[in-house]
Amino acid sequence: MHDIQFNKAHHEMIGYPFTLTPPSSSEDSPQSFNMHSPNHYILPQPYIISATPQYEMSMTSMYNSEMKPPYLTIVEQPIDKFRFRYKSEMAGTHGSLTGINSDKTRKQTYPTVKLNNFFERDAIIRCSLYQNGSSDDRQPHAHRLIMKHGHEERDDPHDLLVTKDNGYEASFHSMGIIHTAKKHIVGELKRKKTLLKLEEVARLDKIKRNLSIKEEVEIGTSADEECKSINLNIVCLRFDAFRRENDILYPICKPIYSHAINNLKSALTGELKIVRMDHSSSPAKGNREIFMLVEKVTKKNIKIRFFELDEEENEMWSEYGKFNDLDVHHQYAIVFRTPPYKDLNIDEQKKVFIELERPSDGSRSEPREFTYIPSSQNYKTGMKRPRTSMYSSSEYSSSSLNSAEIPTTLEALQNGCEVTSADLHAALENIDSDEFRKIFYENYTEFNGLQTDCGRGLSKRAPNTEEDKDRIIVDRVVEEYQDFMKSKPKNDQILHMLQSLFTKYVNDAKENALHIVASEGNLKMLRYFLNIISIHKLYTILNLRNSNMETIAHLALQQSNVDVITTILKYQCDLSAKDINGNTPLHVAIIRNQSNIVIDTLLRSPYGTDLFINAENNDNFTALHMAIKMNKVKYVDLLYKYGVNVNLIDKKTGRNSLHIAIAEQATEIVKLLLEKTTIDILKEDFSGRSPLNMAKHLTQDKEPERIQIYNMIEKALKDRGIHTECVIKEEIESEEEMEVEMVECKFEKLAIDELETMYKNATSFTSLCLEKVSRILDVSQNWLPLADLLDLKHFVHTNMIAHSKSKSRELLQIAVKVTDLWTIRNFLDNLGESEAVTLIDNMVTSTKMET
DNA sequence: CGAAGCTTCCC
DNA sequence: CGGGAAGCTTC
Repeated sequence: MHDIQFNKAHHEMIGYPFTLTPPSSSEDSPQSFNMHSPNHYILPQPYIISATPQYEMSMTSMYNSEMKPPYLTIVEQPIDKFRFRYKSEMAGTHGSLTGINSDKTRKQTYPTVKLNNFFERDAIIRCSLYQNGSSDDRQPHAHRLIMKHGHEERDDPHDLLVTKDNGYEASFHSMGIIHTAKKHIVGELKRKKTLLKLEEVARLDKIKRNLSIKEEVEIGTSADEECKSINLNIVCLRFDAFRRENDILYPICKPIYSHAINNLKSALTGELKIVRMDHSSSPAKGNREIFMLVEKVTKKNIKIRFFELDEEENEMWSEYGKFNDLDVHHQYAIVFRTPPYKDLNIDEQKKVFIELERPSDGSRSEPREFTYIPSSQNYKTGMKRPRTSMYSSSEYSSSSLNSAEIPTTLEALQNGCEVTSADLHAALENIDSDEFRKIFYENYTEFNGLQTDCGRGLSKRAPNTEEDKDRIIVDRVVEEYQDFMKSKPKNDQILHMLQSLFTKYVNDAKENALHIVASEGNLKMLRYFLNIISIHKLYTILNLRNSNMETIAHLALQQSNVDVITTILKYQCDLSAKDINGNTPLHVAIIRNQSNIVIDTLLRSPYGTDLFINAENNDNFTALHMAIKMNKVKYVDLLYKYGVNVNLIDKKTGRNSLHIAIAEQATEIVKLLLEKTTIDILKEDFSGRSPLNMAKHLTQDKEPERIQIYNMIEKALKDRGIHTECVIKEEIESEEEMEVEMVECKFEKLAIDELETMYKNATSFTSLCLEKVSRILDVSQNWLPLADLLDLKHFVHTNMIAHSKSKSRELLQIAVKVTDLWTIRNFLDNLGESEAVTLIDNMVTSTKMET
């Protein structure tokens, strides 16, 4: 079946019609020779831009001038990533080259082409492996495109016969790509070029002949040249259509090429993938260091791209992460710094994406979600803070001190008196220094119009402790409020006064009187303040933040007095408020290990839990994630009862709550998640591992606890009726269980689709089966109509069949070469040869079992 | 010599 | 059968 091909010169001479290659048609197009499925798609009209006289001449004998010339289209492209295997690896059967629309679990497809506008009886469609490129004179590739025919494997080119019956469509099954070793590249190129040259000269001379020395030398030098530039990690398929005359193949039309097929195993063309990150968020100003694990990359050929999409999915912004060659560790990890967001003064979190990009071919990884976080002074607090005090936030320096902002009081100090920057610097470095305190308090009191001798016996001396300072603030608020009320103010004056009291008097941590009593757990004062706020309905004060962005709810949940906590929770605090770490009060409660009653109170919010129960903190953990990491079953149960979403993933690793529970070996939580919730047991994390897979992996140390976890998951899968045959087969290693699976398979009535898939792996008869089927057909004489159906009637009259003892056997042997077993099987079915069909079915399914 | 690339091997 | 990795070679 080795036929010849034309080279560039001939190519130009014939002048092929321009061919259109429409996008590969939809999934429902027929993918193989199948008599029973009609063709649904609409043929594109060829668009002829040139037709040389010679071409016209050769065609007029076949077509009248009205007819359009034939052309090839790709019905199904091959997959674009495939592992090229070395010869030494071909011992077992590995995956075959499937179609781009192939679905692992459902229907397999294969590279398929169609010869259009062709009305003769048959043609030969050839598939061979070529170097990828854009020019019209592409050269054969040094790798081998092999096709499995039973146990033997054949090299390309692969020629299939197409006829009216199969819609002039050829589908190439069971192909693999063998990676030719470096040292054999030249030899392989020469071999292929020689075969093509032989075909070419035969076509020109109309007779086969050997190559001249000159021709051989030319092949040798071009092969030597090419091996220097050949890309061993990218190939493509070339399809030709031929008409056979006197055992010489003549092209019917211009060949077409598939898109590129990349070697999945190579760092140059392999799939880019972010496997894990230690953070999935960054301050808006960027420069956060992130450790990222990736699939194999080349350090000189990789970038980390950040981008943002608007609602219509248009890219609004993009920027690259910062790193150099030395930050790429062994091709599998990158340590980089985040770029600044386009707007440094965002007042809310921004969802963006992060992905890998390979400059050499422009390919990109699947993007992962990433969050930019506003700096705390820009955070939306739900209310505008009145700027009645002497210092306004606009004066805050944007110094390099990030979270530890310069306290407002210090700022005032700097503005209000003569302090050298060196003094200030020293003060900042040693905020506890006595000298600093002295300077601070002298100015502080003066600034706020307070008399140092007022208050509670702190007169004349600077307060020594934080508590002293806090005391002053609380007392001032109480005093000023009471004094003010004596003056019988109007309502709006009171509101203004209160606002002022709770924003003007703050300590180093920007904590107002309410913050102070809440964190102290001073129930009496807390009730007093809350009562005032409640009477005047000034609820915004409840949500004021300190310098850590904490509200009173955050502060309350950090300490242990349950009465304080429940008192605060009775008021309408904003429970979705996030502190500087992105934690909501719920996060804080869980981290601080509050009692179940506290958590329950928190979740029983009259406004519902929607706004905060699933909120993520800056480490991209939800409250549920935290609860699981702390192995608190009770918390998980409570969160579940209040409607938490168990399927939210940790954006750094892609793990859902079950993954996390398994990793923490939190058996009880695993049990709860499996029994009560709709947790996704098969969800794959960024490294492609499902909880099931993860649990299985961890059982290898034979620890009973882990085995128990695995068993629970397995049972849950069965209970849910998920028959993920492939998954389960992978997971189960024990021999007996494997056998059970097999037996079940055998007794199962195979669906026709599944049967067809199995047929694709079988390409020839076993001798036993061939013998039996032949005998049946010899008796029934049905081999004759079979030959008719297969369009092989002409073979019947050849000597080979006419003089054979078993005509059926000869026919079947030819048939299996020009078409496939599945077609033959279906024709036999049509002819009512059920016994023969069963025999072939059994042969195909049992071969499958053996492998 | 170490890192990356190439080939073989293994479950 | 897909994935991982060991053991060579090359730079």
